[in-house]
Amino acid sequence: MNVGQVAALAGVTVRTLHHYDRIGLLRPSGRTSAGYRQYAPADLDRLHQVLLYRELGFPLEEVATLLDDPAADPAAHLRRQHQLLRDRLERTSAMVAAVEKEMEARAMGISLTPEERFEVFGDWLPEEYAAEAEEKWGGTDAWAQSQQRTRAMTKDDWLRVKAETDDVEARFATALRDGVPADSEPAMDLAEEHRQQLSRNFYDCGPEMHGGLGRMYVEDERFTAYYERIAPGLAQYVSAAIQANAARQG
Amino acid sequence: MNVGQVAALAGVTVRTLHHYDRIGLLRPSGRTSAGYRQYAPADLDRLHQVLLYRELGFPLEEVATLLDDPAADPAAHLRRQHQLLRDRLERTSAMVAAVEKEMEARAMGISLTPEERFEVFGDWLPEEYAAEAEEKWGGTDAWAQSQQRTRAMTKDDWLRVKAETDDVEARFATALRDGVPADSEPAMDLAEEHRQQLSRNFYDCGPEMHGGLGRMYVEDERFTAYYERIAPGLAQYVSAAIQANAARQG
DNA sequence: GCTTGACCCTGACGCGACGTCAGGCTGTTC
DNA sequence: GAACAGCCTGACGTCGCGTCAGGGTCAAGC
Repeated sequence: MNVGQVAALAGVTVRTLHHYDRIGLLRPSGRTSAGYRQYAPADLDRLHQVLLYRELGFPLEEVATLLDDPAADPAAHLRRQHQLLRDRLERTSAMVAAVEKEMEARAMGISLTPEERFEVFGDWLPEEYAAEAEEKWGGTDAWAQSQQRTRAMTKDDWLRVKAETDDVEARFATALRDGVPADSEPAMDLAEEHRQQLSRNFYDCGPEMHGGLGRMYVEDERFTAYYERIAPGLAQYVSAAIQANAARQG
Repeated sequence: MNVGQVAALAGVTVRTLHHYDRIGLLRPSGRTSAGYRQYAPADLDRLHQVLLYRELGFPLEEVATLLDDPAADPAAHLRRQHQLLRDRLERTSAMVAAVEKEMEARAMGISLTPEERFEVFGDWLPEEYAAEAEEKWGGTDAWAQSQQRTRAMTKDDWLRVKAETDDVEARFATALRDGVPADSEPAMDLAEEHRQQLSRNFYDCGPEMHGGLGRMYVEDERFTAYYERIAPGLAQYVSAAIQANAARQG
């Protein structure tokens, strides 16, 4: 099998294979008399490993030492790759969650702290700078302005959306006052309306994601505060209704 | 806020911020009289966006055009980032699944085709090369050799593991023959034993992942064949027992 | 047997996104 | 006022290839 075919199979360029040959990361196990590189099955195995580790962010030199380590059998590589991939999965979910939180915060007109936003970019160094930043900008209206600036619907759109939101929230509050159980059908219907409203106006929000948001309403004090200001106990109530609705759909 | 603080907060180096300044991707909104870069809250917002898009693999120049596009409000960025992150999540899960499949294949002494292995590296170009490769190596013993070579437990270990595996499989076959329902307790216990055996000898296999493997036993013909050779109907039976066991644990 | 066109080779230079000094100013602290 | 951490601007280095340039190879068709 020669370069072009291997390249097509593995989804890399010929140049990449040349490169790997030159740096000794993956030398084809043979050459034709004309000097054409000939790749054997074992070479493909190795290429596969190389691409996996590369995808996982290892520099090529390190990939070489990993793969040339005689103490590491293939099973060890698989285990390591498995672990690394799961780490990555976790990190990506965290980032997804962060973006969803940000979207939800925008929808509710809450603004997150910069620490929170950067939190997801690994290796988080705590306190220290947090305190400092709070001090510098915490109470000022810089945040308020920045928030204004970033809110870029037309004013009419925004007012319409705001009215919709207020409406559902008010009906939630009424239901709570009238003692309608959070897991009753009317409450779940309200939750469903809330979810569809989000989906229409902000971002696509499936029941599962909605459930995550619901949890956040009781776990993050700023979101809690938002609802508690409307009516005491409302955060808990809305969250419960959302959970019930999500369960109903699952 | 000056470079060092921003760098620490965002988890990047000062040099990176210098770079972003020079290429015009992120210019601090002010300078002190001494020439020190001064970053404002809005700059942090932008930095956050930059890092997200960078993480998602965009070249910096493209990030700049994305962020400077006056038609794209912040919500649009969030939606796009959300979508991209979800894509990535999906891709990573696919890779995790591929690695798990490979591990399981090894455990059973089956070897996957190179096409399958590379499949997960996106933008898959079909047929064409698949056929070609089959033709070249399909029936030869090159694969068998490569498989031998890569199997690097000590022989004793391997024999012990093989005996364990055979034992559970035989007991599954007996249960099937005796008409023990796949969702009965003894069958589920066997499934659990199977799971724990995998975890001990090969890789950490939680109930959920085990369920995925079970499905593969009936969906992938080579895995099916492996069990059918032991006893007809065994693939289906084992798969069902695994599902039942997974459900019992969840 | 000869041309054509796809494929292969080896340099060699270029590039993106920084890392890493070097040489020098700033600003706080004791 | 001296020390030391932190900031500045060049400028060169590195990694993982992309992209020509200049030239050999090979299967197909005439």
